[in-house]
Amino acid sequence: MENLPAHFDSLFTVDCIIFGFDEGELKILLIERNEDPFRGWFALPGYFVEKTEAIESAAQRILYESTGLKGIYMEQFYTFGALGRHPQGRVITVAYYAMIRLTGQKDVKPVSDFARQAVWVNVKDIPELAFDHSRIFRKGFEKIRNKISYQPIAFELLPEKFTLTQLQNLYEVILNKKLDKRNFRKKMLSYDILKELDEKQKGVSYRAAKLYKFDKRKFAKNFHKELSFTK
Amino acid sequence: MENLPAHFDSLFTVDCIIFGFDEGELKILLIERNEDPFRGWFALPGYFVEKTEAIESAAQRILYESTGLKGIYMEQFYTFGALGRHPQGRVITVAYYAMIRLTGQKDVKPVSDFARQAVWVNVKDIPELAFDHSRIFRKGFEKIRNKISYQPIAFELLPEKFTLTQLQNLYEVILNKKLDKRNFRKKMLSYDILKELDEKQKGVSYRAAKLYKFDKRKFAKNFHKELSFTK
DNA sequence: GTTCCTTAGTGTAATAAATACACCTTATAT
DNA sequence: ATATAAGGTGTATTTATTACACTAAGGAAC
Repeated sequence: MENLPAHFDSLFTVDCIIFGFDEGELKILLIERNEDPFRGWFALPGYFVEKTEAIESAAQRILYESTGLKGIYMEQFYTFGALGRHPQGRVITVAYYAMIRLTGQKDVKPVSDFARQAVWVNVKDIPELAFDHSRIFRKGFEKIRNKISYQPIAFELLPEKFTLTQLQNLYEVILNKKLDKRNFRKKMLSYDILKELDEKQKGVSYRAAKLYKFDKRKFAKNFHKELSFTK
Repeated sequence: MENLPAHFDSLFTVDCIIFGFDEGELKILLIERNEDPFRGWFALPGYFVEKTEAIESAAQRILYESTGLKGIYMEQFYTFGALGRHPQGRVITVAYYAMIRLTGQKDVKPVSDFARQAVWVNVKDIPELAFDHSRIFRKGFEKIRNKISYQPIAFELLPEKFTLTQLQNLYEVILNKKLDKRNFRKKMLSYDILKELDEKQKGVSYRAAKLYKFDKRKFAKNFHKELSFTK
């Protein structure tokens, strides 16, 4: 094992799908590549993992370089290692997603030398991406669509204080379907994971809605994922 | 990219959790290592991925070398790449699971030079494993426990023809809880994914049960995974 | 062939969850 | 004061989940 032949060495990257929710639209962060191959194409933020770096750390580093954000929870969702996925040979990539709170978008400053620019793109308007990134995106999007139905991941995309309508809109955008307002509220409130605030929405030209917070403590106490065959 | 420095090269393995169901017990295949590090310890079947090999192919190869089986569906479930997981430096491993049909166990012949032996071990009796394989096992087991509640993966572990009681036993072993016979049958049959055969169990010293088959065609037509917020 | 043993196989009532559906209220803008 | 736009609310129906116990069938033992 100490003397493993070189043919076992591999090239290794991390790619990230960074979701944000802004003005009612679900978006992801894309970079325009400034390097061959695929110079000028859009791609998911990602880069090579160093030999002495843990995958998780690499993912955090890439998130930081793409958005300026630190300490965001990222979930690994799949590893891609087909032969044809990179024109220069087999490159294995571990894919992560992150959901971030765009507080007016001002704090997110993408920084990357291998990229001409970074842009937020509505998930409905993603162009064809470099390498197999289109496939990676589809798989990641499917994952969160699936996950949102049984885990409270949506809150990470919203401002800390939000209205039930904003929350419902986010669910509708991710699930790509209309939901019934009364049933949505009844169900969401029945989970008992939200804290109702004494505050109301401001700056709207119609009746202001109550604001809510996601309540981690209540969540831990009250939320139990139900599965079939529970008894 | 063509001239990437060597510090981007990494060592890369695939590890497999191979589940089998035998005499009412859920088991996995373990090998006893014959190489340092962890010589003499039990470990998940696994090995290095070649530089020119797709991950999927490597997983298939390792399954073949461990069991003599080909063409079994394997699902990738997580990639482990922490710094301390291997004593000789950072090694990244992509973990897969497979569920195989032990038709009397005769056809499964583990073959591996780096292993002293391969043994089937009840999931309730897994010893401490080499590297972080105990953790990998726990994560994979959790995955199938979760998945069995909404996907028909249990059938892959059973003989082609099985009784409802056998199916229920398998669910009970994986979920680690007793289920109600009437409710289990009602629900399972309501999915309409089984074909009732004209045959009965043989060689039992009590009333023989009807045999069923998993019906792929019915499954495709009738099975719709239900999620919350469907409307 | 009678009895014993073991598992197969079945139905219903009660409870809980999901769905369908429409109107009045409140805040701001004009 | 009026118009506009979203906020906020309840109930009846349907569907799914749960709890629960006895008879039927087949082979084994005598």
